[in-house]
Amino acid sequence: MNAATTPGKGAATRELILEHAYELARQDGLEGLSIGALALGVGMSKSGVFAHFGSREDLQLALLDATGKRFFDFVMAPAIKQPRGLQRVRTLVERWFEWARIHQSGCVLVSAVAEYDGRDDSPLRTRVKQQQSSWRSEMARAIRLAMEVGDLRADLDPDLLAFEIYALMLGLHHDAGLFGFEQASRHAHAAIDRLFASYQP
Amino acid sequence: MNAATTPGKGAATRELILEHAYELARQDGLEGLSIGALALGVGMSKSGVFAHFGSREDLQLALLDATGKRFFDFVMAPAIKQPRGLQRVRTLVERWFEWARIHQSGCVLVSAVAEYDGRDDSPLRTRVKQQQSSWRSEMARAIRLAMEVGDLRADLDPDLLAFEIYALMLGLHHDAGLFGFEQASRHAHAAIDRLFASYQP
DNA sequence: GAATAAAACGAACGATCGTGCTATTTTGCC
DNA sequence: GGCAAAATAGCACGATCGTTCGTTTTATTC
Repeated sequence: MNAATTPGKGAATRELILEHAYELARQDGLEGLSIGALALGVGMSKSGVFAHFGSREDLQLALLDATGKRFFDFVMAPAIKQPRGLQRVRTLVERWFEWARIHQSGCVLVSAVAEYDGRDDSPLRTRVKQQQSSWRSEMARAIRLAMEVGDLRADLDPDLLAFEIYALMLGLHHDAGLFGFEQASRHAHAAIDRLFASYQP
Repeated sequence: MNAATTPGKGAATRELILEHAYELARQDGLEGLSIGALALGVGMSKSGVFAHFGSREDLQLALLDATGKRFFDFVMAPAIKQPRGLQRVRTLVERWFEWARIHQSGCVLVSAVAEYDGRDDSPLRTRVKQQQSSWRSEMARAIRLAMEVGDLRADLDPDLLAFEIYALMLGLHHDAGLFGFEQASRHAHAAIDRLFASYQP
């Protein structure tokens, strides 16, 4: 409607493209994502899809951003609605479990870390690094609040606990993909419970 | 020498090819490994390299096997030389740390799990599954021995502890690739110590 | 409805992919 | 040193890759 707000209606198809790209990247990762296959999926021409991003790398970056936002909305947003403390941290973990359950056939973010953990810097790697760093900070913040409230021991290292949780969720993702979600979830849940118990004040 | 033992001296070049393939796959994963780039690396023709394996998939399988064996020799072999008990488990973990330090710019096995955690079965996925399953069994076995000796609590779940260790090592690999080995190693070491402490008899 | 801008198409490009064929070279054995 | 066999090279194929360009269709604005 407004000229200053929406530049055009083609932004909707951009969303559609990213939606399909998300499904493709879940199976073959960001590096396995090809514009030809993507165009076939959305029922457009290759050049039509390409024009929306200008380059494959920009498409990958856009998809990475969209996925990061999706993950944040799915996991962190519900947690923030909880009162600060252990309950918020537990909600965060619980939503993460749900995310892993839905994405047991492959998560774009998890594979992205593995794909760009090399030494040489690329725009993709930089973005992945930013995302992971920011997410770890969010976790550490929630943990710190739980310490202040008194739900967790005051002498713990928030970054360490954030690492421990993150590692267990990585284990969940990997085991879910290989051995099925049920078994992986049992192990991860037990490990998480043991972890929180060990940090009780 | 013997006709029955060595089929030919070309098996040496096969090793050479796998050696170069290993370095390439460390950066781009098994799916990113291309025969053209590999041939360029070893100074051979594409078809010359190709003839050694018959197909790209067989090359990937061979590389996966070779890497698995390499990992086992590097991590498990020194651990077996230790007396059964916690010391053996700790040695195993310690060697794993060393493996992660060397491979902080990318580990073929870690990325292979992420690459083939999809739903549809492929020979690659099957092999990765076998490898990971077998490795987890080895870990659980070492843990069980430590329980029998009395170094670990008798009521723990060996598969769970194996999962917890595996998850922490995954976290180590991922953090080392993104944030550097030093920080990742500190966190992982602290987490491992806390973990073992929690299972003390 | 005409004028204008945005969006999508279609064809082609050079490059690389994995793979099959047929020579040619190299190796091991007598 | 000649001979058979293994190893490698060379060439070509169809397919797909990301990308460019000019045209055509669709949407927006007056």
